Amino acid sequence: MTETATLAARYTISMNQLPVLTAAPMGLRERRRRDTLREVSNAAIELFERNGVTETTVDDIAETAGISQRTFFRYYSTKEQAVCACDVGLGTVMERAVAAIRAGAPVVAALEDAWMRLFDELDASPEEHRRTLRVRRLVQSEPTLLARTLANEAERIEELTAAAVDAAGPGIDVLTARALFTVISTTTRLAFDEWARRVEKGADASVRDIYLDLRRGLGTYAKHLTDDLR
Amino acid sequence: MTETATLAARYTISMNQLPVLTAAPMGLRERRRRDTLREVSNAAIELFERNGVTETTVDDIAETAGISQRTFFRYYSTKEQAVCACDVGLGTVMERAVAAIRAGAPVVAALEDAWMRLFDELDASPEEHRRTLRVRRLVQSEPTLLARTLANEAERIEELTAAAVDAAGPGIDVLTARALFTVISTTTRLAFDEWARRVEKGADASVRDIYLDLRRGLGTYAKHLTDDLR
DNA sequence: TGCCAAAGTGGCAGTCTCTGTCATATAATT
DNA sequence: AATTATATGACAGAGACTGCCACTTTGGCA
Repeated sequence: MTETATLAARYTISMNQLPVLTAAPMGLRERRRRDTLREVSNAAIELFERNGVTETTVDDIAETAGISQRTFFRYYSTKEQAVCACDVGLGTVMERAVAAIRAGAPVVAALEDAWMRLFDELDASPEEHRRTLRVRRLVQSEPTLLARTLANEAERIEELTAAAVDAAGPGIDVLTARALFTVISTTTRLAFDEWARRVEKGADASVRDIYLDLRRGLGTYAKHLTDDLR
Repeated sequence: MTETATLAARYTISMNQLPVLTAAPMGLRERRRRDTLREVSNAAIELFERNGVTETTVDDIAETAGISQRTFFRYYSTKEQAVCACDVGLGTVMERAVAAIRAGAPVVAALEDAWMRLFDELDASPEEHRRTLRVRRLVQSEPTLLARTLANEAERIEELTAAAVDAAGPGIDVLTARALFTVISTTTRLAFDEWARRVEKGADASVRDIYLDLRRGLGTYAKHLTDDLR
């Protein structure tokens, strides 16, 4: 791999890596980078909503955001990523969950707490709230965005699993840990979807409540899971 | 949409639709089609294993399979699909699960039974067994294949959910049903992954047993899920 | 303050994926 | 055997993405 490639990789959003909590000095460079990330993402959302993903070209997005196509690809690896990468504050959730796990918290609680905090923060910020809703709607209606979202989710789960192994030592039941992370992530995604659906219908809904409902529903069924099958 | 597009769609594997159980007369045409599907898939597996997905072009696969690039795309919509589409006998599982659900079986049991039957059939057919192993290994090591697999999985879950709603009427708890299907599908996938890992290490493992272990493990944790969070 | 190295940007060429179209060939139907 | 429905390959063309290079901007640092 060439040096150029390495540098590019460092600066391309391959999954989700907005350093939300890093309170570094952040010079002009970093500030502009974030602004551009945001602008490009907004342009993508806008165009996807208006014309659909397939009808929207990278050139369209780049032009709307006022950058060249070449530069677009330095910010997002695909047009789908422009919408999916920072999709809700995933970066924050991951950081908190990993931190909690490394601090010795039970894995399920660590991840669930991190999500709960995000839910609350979303409720507190009307702007993020609205943006998240638009993104979820898009992801629901556009298969290519869903595909990208699921891939990102899988990547996050692997990170979490790695963190858990790292924190708890190799004695941990990796398989079950991975399964639990997956179930929680999935449930969260379904909760967001349902939330988007309800808001769409005019009802006002809370992601948190939907998640808890879903959780309870799963629990009811799961009580039988320790029984043998057949 | 033009007529050509419609026809093409009918004949392109967009997810997984090998009509495994259709005992129709099956003329020469259909037989050849299946042979080609298989050959192309084999070529893809072979080349992906040898050179990796990104290093393998559609032209490479097409040439190896002895068809033109244009024809390749009439069989599979992307090079990833050539490996992921018929990935284990998903078609069979889906058909059986949907049939059972329409016949009034409980949704969880319907899907789990269908998977169990596939596990057993895999154990009974060394060839399919081996092929499945190669595919799972590839999917594990190649992110683009994983992405495709997850997207296919999501598509299947929607089909199942639709079948459940259709069979049980709109009174059903769609949200929970979708969640249960997702959890089962996910668990199955993780079981296959673990199975591939173990076989890799020389241990001989059974997907069925791993699935049941995982199921029990989840059940143990899930007993607490009906308790309120915090 | 002024200079230098590091980093960001745009343009261009080139590869690869994927689709529409059409002429040709092969199976299915009657 | 004649007709029709499908499959195939070749070609053209759009769009996604990458490497490369010239040029500009930013962030220290003397």
